[in-house]
Amino acid sequence: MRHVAALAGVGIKTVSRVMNDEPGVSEATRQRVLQASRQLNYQLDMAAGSLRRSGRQTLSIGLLLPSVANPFSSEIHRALEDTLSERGIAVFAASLDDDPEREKALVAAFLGRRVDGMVLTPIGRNQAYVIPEHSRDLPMVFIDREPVGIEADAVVTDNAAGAARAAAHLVGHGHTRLAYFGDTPEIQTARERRRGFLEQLGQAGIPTSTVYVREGLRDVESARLAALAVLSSDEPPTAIFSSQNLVTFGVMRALKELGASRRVALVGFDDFALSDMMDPGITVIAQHPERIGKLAAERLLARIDGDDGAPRTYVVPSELIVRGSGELLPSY
Amino acid sequence: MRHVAALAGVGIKTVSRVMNDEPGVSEATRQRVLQASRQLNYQLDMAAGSLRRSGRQTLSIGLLLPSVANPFSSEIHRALEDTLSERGIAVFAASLDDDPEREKALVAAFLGRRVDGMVLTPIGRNQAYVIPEHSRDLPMVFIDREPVGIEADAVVTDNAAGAARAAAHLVGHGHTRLAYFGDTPEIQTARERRRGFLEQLGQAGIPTSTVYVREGLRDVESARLAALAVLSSDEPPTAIFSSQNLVTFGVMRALKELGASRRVALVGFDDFALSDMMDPGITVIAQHPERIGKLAAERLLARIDGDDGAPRTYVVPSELIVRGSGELLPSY
DNA sequence: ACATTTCGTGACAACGTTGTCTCATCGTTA
DNA sequence: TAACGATGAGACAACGTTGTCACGAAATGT
Repeated sequence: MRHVAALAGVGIKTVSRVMNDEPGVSEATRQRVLQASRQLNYQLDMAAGSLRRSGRQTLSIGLLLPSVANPFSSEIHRALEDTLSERGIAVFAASLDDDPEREKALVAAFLGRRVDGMVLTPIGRNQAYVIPEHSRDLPMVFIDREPVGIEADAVVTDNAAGAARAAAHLVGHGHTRLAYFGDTPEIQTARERRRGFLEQLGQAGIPTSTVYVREGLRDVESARLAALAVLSSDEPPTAIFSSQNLVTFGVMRALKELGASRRVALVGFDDFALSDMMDPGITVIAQHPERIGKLAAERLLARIDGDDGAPRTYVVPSELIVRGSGELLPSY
Repeated sequence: MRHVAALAGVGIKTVSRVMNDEPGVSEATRQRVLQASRQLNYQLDMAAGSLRRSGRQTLSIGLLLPSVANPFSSEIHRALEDTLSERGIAVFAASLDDDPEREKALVAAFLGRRVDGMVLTPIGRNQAYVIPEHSRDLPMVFIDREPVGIEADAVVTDNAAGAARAAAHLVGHGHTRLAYFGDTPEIQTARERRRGFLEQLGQAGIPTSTVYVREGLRDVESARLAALAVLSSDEPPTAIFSSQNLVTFGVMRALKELGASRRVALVGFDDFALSDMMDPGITVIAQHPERIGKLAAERLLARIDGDDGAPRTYVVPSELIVRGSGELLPSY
């Protein structure tokens, strides 16, 4: 900036005024400054600015996702970006990989960069460790899962209700022998989905004890093996609900291997690309990552702008998408 | 920091020393400072630090992608993050949406945040506008496409060679009536793929004029319609090469609608999830986004560390993955 | 015993900005 | 003509750090 000032033959503060479009600069001076700044290819240093400026906004926020490469996460990321970029806010994105240590380290890294706020997917059992930051007035919005041990805004899918819809759908097509394949119950969303599914079956008069429940499935392969085992048993289920993308893929593979794709009904939680190109198309409970991301961004902006209402959890409804696999009738 | 110093009853510089693990502080003082900093929940302000520090590293870089939600992009993103996070470098990610204006605006936004370097997917016809920044010594690595009008490192896939491999594969299975379905030739990668495909056919003795070439396909629907039209013509091709993910999806849909999935061979550029679950599995030329991301990160780090060798383009080889659709024999 | 080195520590300026204040100039009004 | 407000511009301090230097005390060497 000093250089620009020197070149334009004005004071440093005048350059600041021009760069920030502040009033009180004559058009002639203004042009001279702009000319000089272009010539020197000068650009304001935001960091230095926000250092001095009161309020100290850095116009950047931190985003913590299970993985930036995960399609569900990256759609949330995209929606957040779209909403925030309108305000000129840049997004630091990072992947957690289910590692609570990483979670803490990344929170610290973002804090050190003085982000204006954070959006995070909690993974540790307890998020109380961020209380100091949170009460220090750093806006935070949790997504996908509600935080434990801390009062903060959260944006989540109606996991239980969505799973219940899947249950009702399958029962409505006459199924009475059902199976639940799920992720580890360590994860809040997985617990909710199981609960919603089983409770709805209970209400439909299907004893929970007759439902085959298999949990702890974290990837395609484990889900595939689990499904193969159950489907080859004496009394295999006529319908399966899988609580998550990768689990759904595993079950699909098992069904295909056994040639049972058209015999055993399947409803998966989470939509995915090409689901309609499968044979049959896969019926799913779709989440709406765009809406989650957008809502999270809006809440974060509101908090940044000073909204200090009581923290709330916002629920984004899921949606049943009928494609064929969930409408197969029971065959014994 | 002043507060911590006051609480610990030491000078401000001593706190700085402790926070930065600098030597020359007695263990007793050190403990007092740590205690005080914990009590006040204090965290170093990186921005202020790098303001003073010579060299001015901010430990953050900018990443410009077509879209953070695009699976190919987000895998690159992930690989970059993994390599950079080892050095404590945070990543600003942003989506371009094929908009050259956005590209410029985002570059400016990152510059204002004084990133240590940038990784970008060029979209404008010409990247000369970043020359001032680049020569200002800001490390830059281009990915996916080579930059035009500027000398800089680039990491790309062997588009032409990959497409040629697809051509050779189809010809090797006896096809002589082929079609090329591609994205707009505005895009460098699309041009390269077309060139590689056609040149290889030429070398195999198939006159280029007999190859049906359809370009300008930007989404699933336009590709589907184009494929439907060609496949319903008098002399439909017996094999199709699609130059990109979305185009491949469109062709797949058309083939399925016409019940021709097992009759017309298909090789797509770009791998995708569940490609092996299709019927038949889709043979593809797979790119390696993880390797592109990793290599780009390594090049960027090298540049940040002062490597001033001549800019180079690094080519990451693609790979033919055989799954069935590309091995169908011609049927007339 | 004194000179010299080492160690722990703090004062101070500077990094690139911006908020506050002051000042000179000029045109207007009583 | 004197007083005044408006306008354009710069001097200066401060933001939270860290590099440089200086200083006193203890440890070491002669």
